[in-house]
Formats: sequence, structure tokens, C-alpha cells
Amino acid sequence: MDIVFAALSDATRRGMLARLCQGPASIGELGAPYEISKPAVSKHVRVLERAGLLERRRDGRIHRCRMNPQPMQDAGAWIEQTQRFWEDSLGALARYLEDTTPTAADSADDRDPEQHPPNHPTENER
Amino acid sequence: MDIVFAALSDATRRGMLARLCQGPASIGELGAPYEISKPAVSKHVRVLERAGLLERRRDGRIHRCRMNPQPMQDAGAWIEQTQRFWEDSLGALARYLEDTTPTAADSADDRDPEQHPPNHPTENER
DNA sequence: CTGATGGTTAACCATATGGTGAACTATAAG
DNA sequence: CTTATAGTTCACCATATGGTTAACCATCAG
Repeated sequence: MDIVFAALSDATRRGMLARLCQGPASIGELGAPYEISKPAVSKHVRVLERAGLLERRRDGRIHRCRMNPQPMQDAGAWIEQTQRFWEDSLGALARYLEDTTPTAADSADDRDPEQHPPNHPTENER
Repeated sequence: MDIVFAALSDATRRGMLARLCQGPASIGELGAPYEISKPAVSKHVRVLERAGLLERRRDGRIHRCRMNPQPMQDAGAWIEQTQRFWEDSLGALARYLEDTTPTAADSADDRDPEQHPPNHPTENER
């Protein structure tokens, strides 16, 4: 999971993924839009590959790459889950209290001594 | 955008965000579940803050932090958009051809010389 | 065989990251 | 005033990242 988000944290790599959405491409094609050296392209591709976002298939001397959306889906799922959890939980209530009375959180907790960890993501390490 | 994904690329930070989903917390509370030093916690919080995912409000000597889901939503939007784009585009077709005939991509392009960049994400730098 | 092309590897550089311990600031409590 | 608590800043370390150039491997074309 870490490596997926890390791979997505670079604009060049995100651009390469966007390119791969349109169909498979060679390493050269992937790097063409960017004014960086070939080793740099090679490194970016390997980062994507190690994150499982890109799959490589040597065909003669060219490496044909295609996208594997699965890890990105996982990352997206984490985000969605987290956001959903933020919205409900004691969400609107807690935020209302917190925005209104300064010490609301503590006084509110008096009514519910439970640490309320109902079903939060809490590190879905896979 | 880079910094948001980078901030999400660390399990500790993701855990802190999950914690923040349950309501605001102090720096100490955020770092409590992890066996790391206080400066380390401080750094993680600052990373989240610079990514816009966390907002800080000094209240006496404690820093009360709350989550701001906006940047995460943007990141999620990029992922969803990319995935949606992967699914349609010349998606299923291209993948079918690519999985069947080795040189399918080139021969298929004969019918559509356009570089077909219809509406892909292509770096939604903001 | 020779050469051009597609990629990788190796060595290197600058900067960032995640961590530490020690010292410091500032507020709260005695 | 004194002490404890919450956090930060500082100096440092190890490792990773993004980039370079130069040299190399492998394949396709003459």
C-alpha cells in the first residue's frame, strides 16, 4: 500500500499511468512526453512496476507495458472508506460540537466512555 | 497533488488520518499508538498538515488537530477518473486485441491514425 | 559482420524522508 | 517560584528518490 501511494506521488509517473490508460506502450513511448534521460524513464517504470501498477512483457527488444489497475483500486478503496468513515462515525455531531464549544470533545465523551473504534480503517495493511 | 499522495504513502500517517476520522485529537493522542519519539510524531503531523490533510488549532499548550478531507477527495477523484478512463477509452477493445494478436496495437492504429487523447486525466496538476 | 535502436546497469550527486536524542519554549498546576 | 506536560527545533544518521552521464547488452536492419 505504501509503495502504491508512493508511486502515485510523482507527476511524471501519474502521467505515464494516464498514458497507459489508452493502451499498452513501450518504455520509450512512456518517456517521450518528458524531457528526462532514458535511465530516469527506466527508473520511473520500475517504480510503477514494483507497485504492481504496471506489467511488463518483453517482446523482442522492446518492453511492452500495460497498466494493472488493481493496486490503484485498492488505494482508491482506502480513500473512499476513510472518507465515508469521516462522514458518518460521530462525524457531523463531533464536528458540530467541536466547531461550537471549545472543550466540547471532552464533555461530549462523558456520555460515551467507550473509545468508539466502531469499524475504522485503522491501517488496512495488506 | 504530489504531496497528498506522498503524505498517504506512510502507514503511520494513514493511521493518524484514520484516528482523526473519529474526531479531533492532540498531537500526543495522534502519536500514542506508535512507538516513535515525539519529534517523529511532530514531523508526521507536519507532513499531513503541509498536504492540507490536517488542520491545526493551538488551544493553550495543546495543538488540537482535525482532518480536512478535501485533498484526499481530490486524490480519490484522480484515481477514480483514471480508472474510469481505463475502463472505457478504447479499453476492452484494445486489451482484447493486445491479449490476442501480439502486434495488434500497431495494426489496429491503421484504422485510426489519431493519437486518440480524447479526455484522459493527463496530469491534472492543481 | 556492422551499425542503429531500445533499455538496462553502474557510479555518482543533491535533496528528501523517517528516525533518533538533547535542548528549548510555552502553558498548566503545585 | 517550581515543576510537570505538550510540542517544537536542532543536529545528526541512514536510506530512498529523482536526476545525470557513460558504458553496456540485446535485437533488428543493412
